[in-house]
Amino acid sequence: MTDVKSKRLAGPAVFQTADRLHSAAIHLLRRLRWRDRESGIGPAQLSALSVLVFGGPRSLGELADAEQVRPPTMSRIVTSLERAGLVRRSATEDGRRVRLEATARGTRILQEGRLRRVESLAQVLSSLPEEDRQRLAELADLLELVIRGL
Amino acid sequence: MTDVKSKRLAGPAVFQTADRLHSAAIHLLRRLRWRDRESGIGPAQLSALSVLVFGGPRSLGELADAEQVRPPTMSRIVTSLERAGLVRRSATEDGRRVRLEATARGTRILQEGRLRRVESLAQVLSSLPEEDRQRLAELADLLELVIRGL
DNA sequence: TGATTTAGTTAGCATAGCTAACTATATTCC
DNA sequence: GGAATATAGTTAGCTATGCTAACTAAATCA
Repeated sequence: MTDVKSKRLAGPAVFQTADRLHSAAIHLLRRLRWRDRESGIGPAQLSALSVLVFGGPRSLGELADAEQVRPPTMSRIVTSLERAGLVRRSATEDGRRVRLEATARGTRILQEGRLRRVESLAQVLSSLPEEDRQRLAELADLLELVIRGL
Repeated sequence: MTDVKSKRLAGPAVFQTADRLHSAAIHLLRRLRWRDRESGIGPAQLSALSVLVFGGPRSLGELADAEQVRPPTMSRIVTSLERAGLVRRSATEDGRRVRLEATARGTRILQEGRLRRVESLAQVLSSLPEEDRQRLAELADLLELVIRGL
């Protein structure tokens, strides 16, 4: 691949691995993107909704942090979700904060959308030998660890 | 649509792995995104430019296919790249087609940007034990295989 | 109480995705 | 040869997502 000469801390092998992981992430998401459109809900909305569905209710700022976006960005995403009836905003004791919670409809829509979204990926995985699937599962752990370290 | 299901649908374990890989890809790119901004060139432009730099000149349609986007989207991306002096449009024998080629400046900018982009990832990788780095390299192999299957 | 901090929103800008509709060139077919 | 069709790109216009700056409202601190 790219023989970018790196005279940095990271050696060439490490840099190449990083580059390949990065490239794989880009192309993986690009291939899955068309599936997103079927749900009629954008990827950022879907991702934010999944945090609320699987992680429980939280404030806007917390959700923005979880999604690694700025508050204004999340504010607009939540507005769209709310208009679509997938998320509910409610007041908290702290009058500045809002409590965001997925509605029943939001939960259902998410699960359907999420299913569709990773369906093609799961199908490819199914075609792999059990050994490879096992390894991918383990490596997903490792990758999550790496991401937390970023 | 793809009505493949040969034996059975993906089991829960496979589905969960697919979901986690998908989620990891999203968050990986999100974390690396701030690095993109330093180059002053958007991710789609960077990615398209990399195809031209590492894959050589090609037509707009071919580039759109490679990047999995529609021609109008690629047309606009190329316009931005051209305005920035990173890509050159030239005529071909077929008067309908354009030949797209990275300029010297485009090549340089890409390499610098790419380096910066994966630098933080490479740094995290550097801090891991050699065994884990080895496993992540395997993961990149597997992911590339999976992506080809998508 | 008044100043500061914190949470969220609004406004405005840019990138990037799409479809529909258009132009220009090539190809096909009578 | 010339009309009809097909192909390559562009333009226009919409939506979704990112950002920063500037604002409002509420809580906290001195």
